[in-house]
Amino acid sequence: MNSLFKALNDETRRQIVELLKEKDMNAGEIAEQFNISKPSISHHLDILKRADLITSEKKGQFVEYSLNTSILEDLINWIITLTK
Amino acid sequence: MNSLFKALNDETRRQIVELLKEKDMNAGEIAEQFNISKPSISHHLDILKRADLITSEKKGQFVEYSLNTSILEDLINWIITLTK
DNA sequence: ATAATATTTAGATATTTGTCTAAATAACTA
DNA sequence: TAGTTATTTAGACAAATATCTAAATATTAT
Repeated sequence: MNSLFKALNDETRRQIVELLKEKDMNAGEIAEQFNISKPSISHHLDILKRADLITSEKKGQFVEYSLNTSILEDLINWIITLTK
Repeated sequence: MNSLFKALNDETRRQIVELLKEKDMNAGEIAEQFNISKPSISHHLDILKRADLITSEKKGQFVEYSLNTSILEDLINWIITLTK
């Protein structure tokens, strides 16, 4: 739960997650959406990946990233237990 | 949304929230539950309060804290939109 | 009024974090 | 094979954060 909250505690990373909700994207395409260097985006992707929020698959010279929504169920459950 | 994620991105603060789920508590009672100084707990309470996750009410020389679950709906909604 | 208790504020410090540039690795192309 | 493109790794640095102690504020009790 710690890595999940940590991953989501950054506006850039939340935006990446929202982008990947729409469609899978490779690292370069993701980086294009931000005024942040590619190494920084790569670092954000690493944090999201460690939190299991995204997965990556090498496709030739590209690395395609996808959103993993299943981990979000844990988060929703944690929150819901607070509300009742 | 930023302050909400920030507030929840700390194990101690998440535990405070879980404590307040069970019952309202004053600052001293909350602090007793942790091996952390009272000023530090006071600081955590301030962050939770700024995020609107808790409310406080002065009762004599004590300050009683309560969980505010309504703000969690925003969070749940944000997460759910990602899953569909 | 004075002392005791509860809480917060102020200021300091070590750690974590987000960012950058430069270099390394990997894969395609001519 | 050499050059180009895509991505990550390494190392540095400034800003943010969690923690502490000491002091300030507020309330109750003697």
